[in-house]
Amino acid sequence: MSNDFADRLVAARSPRRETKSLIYRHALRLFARHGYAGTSLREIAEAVGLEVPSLYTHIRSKRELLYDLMEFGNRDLLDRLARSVAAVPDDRPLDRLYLLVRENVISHCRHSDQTTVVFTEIRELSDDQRAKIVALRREIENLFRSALEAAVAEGVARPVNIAVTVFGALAIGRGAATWYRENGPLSPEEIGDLYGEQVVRGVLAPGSDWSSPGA
Amino acid sequence: MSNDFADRLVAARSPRRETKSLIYRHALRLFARHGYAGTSLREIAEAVGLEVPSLYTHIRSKRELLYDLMEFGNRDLLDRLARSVAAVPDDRPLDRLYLLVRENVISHCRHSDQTTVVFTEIRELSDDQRAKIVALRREIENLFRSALEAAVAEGVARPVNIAVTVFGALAIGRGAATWYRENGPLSPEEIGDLYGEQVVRGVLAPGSDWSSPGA
DNA sequence: GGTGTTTCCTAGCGACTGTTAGGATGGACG
DNA sequence: CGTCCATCCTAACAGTCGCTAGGAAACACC
Repeated sequence: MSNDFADRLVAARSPRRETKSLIYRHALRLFARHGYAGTSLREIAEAVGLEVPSLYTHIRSKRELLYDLMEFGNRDLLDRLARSVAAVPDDRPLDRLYLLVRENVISHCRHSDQTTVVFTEIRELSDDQRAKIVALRREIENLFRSALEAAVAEGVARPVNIAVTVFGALAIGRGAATWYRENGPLSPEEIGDLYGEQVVRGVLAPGSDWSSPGA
Repeated sequence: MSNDFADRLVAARSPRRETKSLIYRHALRLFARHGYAGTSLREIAEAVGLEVPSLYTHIRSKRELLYDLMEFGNRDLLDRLARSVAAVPDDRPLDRLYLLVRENVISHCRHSDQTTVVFTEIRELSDDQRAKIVALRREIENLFRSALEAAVAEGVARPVNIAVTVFGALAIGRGAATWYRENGPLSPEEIGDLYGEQVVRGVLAPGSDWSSPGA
């Protein structure tokens, strides 16, 4: 298949350098939908419009392909989160927490394939690969951790368990990726607002007041 | 293997009826650890101490085995949740919500293999099987939904989006299953208390006060 | 126009997949 | 003691897996 004249022509016409990104895009979608173990290179190749061995011009192995996707996905999320709080002054830790939860939810909704794979398929990596991904996850967690720690230190948040609370806040975003639909009643921003406010109110110190920063 | 005299003897001595539950137990553990697609019947058979075809005396197919595990897991969780709020009077919806979140977290920690499989492998089921599992999930969600709706109706909770809030509360428990360790610093009950309080405070109406019911 | 490099192909490898066929063994029951 | 049924076995099926070898076509560059 994909061997007749028309296909060869199209393949020849189209810019060669896009093949790799096509592979990555389709692999991400298929891994998210059927899992890493449940997706064969044959399915990826067919989606891209290649024969299986041609994939090896662009990837080193199926597992390395997964790793690349996971590394990119985590870096992408980390960047977005860091950017979302870059402009917030240090003395407003609850605003930082709010914006982190919000951006995390939005990112998970907008790039649900990416984050589904990132969170589901860690077990498929080698020990070395997994260690690198875990390190990236730590950086993401630390953004939340430092915001919450500052809020507790300033007395605007109750003295909650930092790690457990951060894990909860992250889990909410991950969960959103599983049920969010593009044509649903709520936008990612609305969902992000909602969860951001609930997480902050969940840790808010009695007597403190807080209202969400205008987007 | 498992064919020498000693093994045969042990197999003969041990009560036959336990084989099926052994298969289920090992399958659950392996599915949780390596995923459904990533676990072969050979691995299950080896863990149980059988040859592969012998599994078919007890299961109809690999997929039916998964379905049975998922159905049991969801019913089990549903029962525990329903039991945890059975004694709570109708006029205390926030207590119900608190106890549901708490019990959900505890169950996910205590039976993390069960809930990992239940939430990860839905995509592997046939349409018919999936429909039945989704119906069970709806029942679980409805427990949370009705508690939260009552709290909003009574004015003790803010008028939050019910569905989104419930999904968030459930996601927290699911997340806990991924990082909870039996020999960690916190017990499932402590984690459940912590998340239960945060969820309730997250939706608490301004001016209302609430404190967690003594366990 | 010839040359080297990139990209894709066909053919095929050994290993593994879930599943079935058909037979041996052992305990329960008459 | 003989019969039946549940349980387990060996052998083997067709199909799929990730991956490699080796060659053709198309491009970039001189």
